[in-house]
Amino acid sequence: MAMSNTVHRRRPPTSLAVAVDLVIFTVRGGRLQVLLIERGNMPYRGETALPGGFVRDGEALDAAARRELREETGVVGDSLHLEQLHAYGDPGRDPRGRIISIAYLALGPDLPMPQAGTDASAAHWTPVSSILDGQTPLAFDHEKILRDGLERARSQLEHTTIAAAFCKEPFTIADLRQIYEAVWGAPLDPSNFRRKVMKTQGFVMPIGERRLPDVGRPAALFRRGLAATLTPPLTRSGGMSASR
Amino acid sequence: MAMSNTVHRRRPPTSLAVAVDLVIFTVRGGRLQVLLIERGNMPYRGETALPGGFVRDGEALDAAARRELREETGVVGDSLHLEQLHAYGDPGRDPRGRIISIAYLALGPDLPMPQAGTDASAAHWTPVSSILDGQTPLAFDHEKILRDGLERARSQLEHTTIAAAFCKEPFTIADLRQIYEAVWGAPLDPSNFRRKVMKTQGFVMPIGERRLPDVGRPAALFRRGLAATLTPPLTRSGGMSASR
DNA sequence: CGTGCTTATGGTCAGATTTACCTTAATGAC
DNA sequence: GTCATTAAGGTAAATCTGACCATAAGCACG
Repeated sequence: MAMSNTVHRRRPPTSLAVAVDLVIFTVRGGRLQVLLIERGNMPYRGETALPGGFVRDGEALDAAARRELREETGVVGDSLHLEQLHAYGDPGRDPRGRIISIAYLALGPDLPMPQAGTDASAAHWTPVSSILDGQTPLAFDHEKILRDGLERARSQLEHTTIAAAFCKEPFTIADLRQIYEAVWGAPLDPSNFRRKVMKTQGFVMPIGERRLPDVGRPAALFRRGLAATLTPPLTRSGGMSASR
Repeated sequence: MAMSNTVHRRRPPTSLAVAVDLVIFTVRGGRLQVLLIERGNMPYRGETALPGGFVRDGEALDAAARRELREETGVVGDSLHLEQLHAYGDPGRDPRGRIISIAYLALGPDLPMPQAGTDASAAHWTPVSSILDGQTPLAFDHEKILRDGLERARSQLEHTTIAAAFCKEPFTIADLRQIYEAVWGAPLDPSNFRRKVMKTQGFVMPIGERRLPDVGRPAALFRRGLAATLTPPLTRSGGMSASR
């Protein structure tokens, strides 16, 4: 960390803190939802925000994110996909002072959501669409963070197998397709989708059983495969969308 | 920023600082190179590291990155592509205390490199390969940061038009291809590469002139186009590689 | 039992794209 | 003028995609 030779100062001054904020997505009822909380403390008390909190002394960033995730959702360890999204550090983004927030993106299947031992008042799932169209304003710069997280998730679906992280195992091809449809916000052709998924080695692994639905033919069940990346990618822009 | 109800503390304690580190890539002589400095201060004094420095009071992260970029390379403003890469915050990554570093990735054409008014001792270009094979050890966790930056750059070449950011305007299709070859570390088929670039609307714009090379047929000259993303992507994995 | 409804799964076919080449063009060196 | 060299453009086979159609396998009726 080289410093400028103009000796302004050796350390940043005043109140400085590092926090993590979480964009936790899941798909329920065919819609993409995000976990939001009602803030119990100032500032923005009573308003809606992303879950998060300060990084503790001696705690790694990833560990802080995983801890907050556990505190907010009761989900332990590695059952959720968790990745760093972006760092937000504009001065003035938090009235308490200079707070640098490292945002994380978490993806998981429909969660039990025990509003576990946190004081974060009510945590609840909210459709992402209701934030995008301005019905649900968010505190701080959290709407920007959410939009960045959404764009990351949409992009990741094209190039990686994380869509399977949204699915409770075992799952059907239709379950997986509904993830894409919910996150991308557009219907896909079931037949073409299945072909691309099946042809990608290691995306899903058949377990040899079927699930009886309420109505319709039983569907084969799968588990997540070992592959992490999709080559070729599953493009949202060019085609693949359903016509019916 | 919800806090845990167990009232450990309202603010992180002890020495905490936020820094930016820069992974600045260019291509010279057909090889991918990164800008490194010899550290003039403790810790790791005299060792090789990525350029960077502390974020100042009231300074946005992007602004800090751009300032450091200017201080290290003398490059002003927007002539370089600059994007946030990742935040690194493991406790113990810096012996001075808890230092969170926001890494940025910068890409640019072969730079003038006036070792402008910085005390950062000698800044110099180093082939990325010499770090990857362990010939040039880096201070802190900078080798990890560099590897992450390299992977980001390689991936960005597939999906975006940033390869053009490596080229001094005007440039030829062959110039552009050499960027891909240097960053991906593999030769490409000139004919197929040209076809994909030309077919992607807004990747490059012909300026109607030609450049006379030392040897061979003159090549048409281009400027950067308006498009930012490549659809379809230019895949490194599947095909496109040269056979000769 | 048979008909109809629904969803899963698999197939088809025209068109686009990709890959691995080959051919021609334009220049300087000799 | 011939040769070496690089740019630029073309081509045929293989592959992939997009838009469908057809069949399969269950359930709910009557």
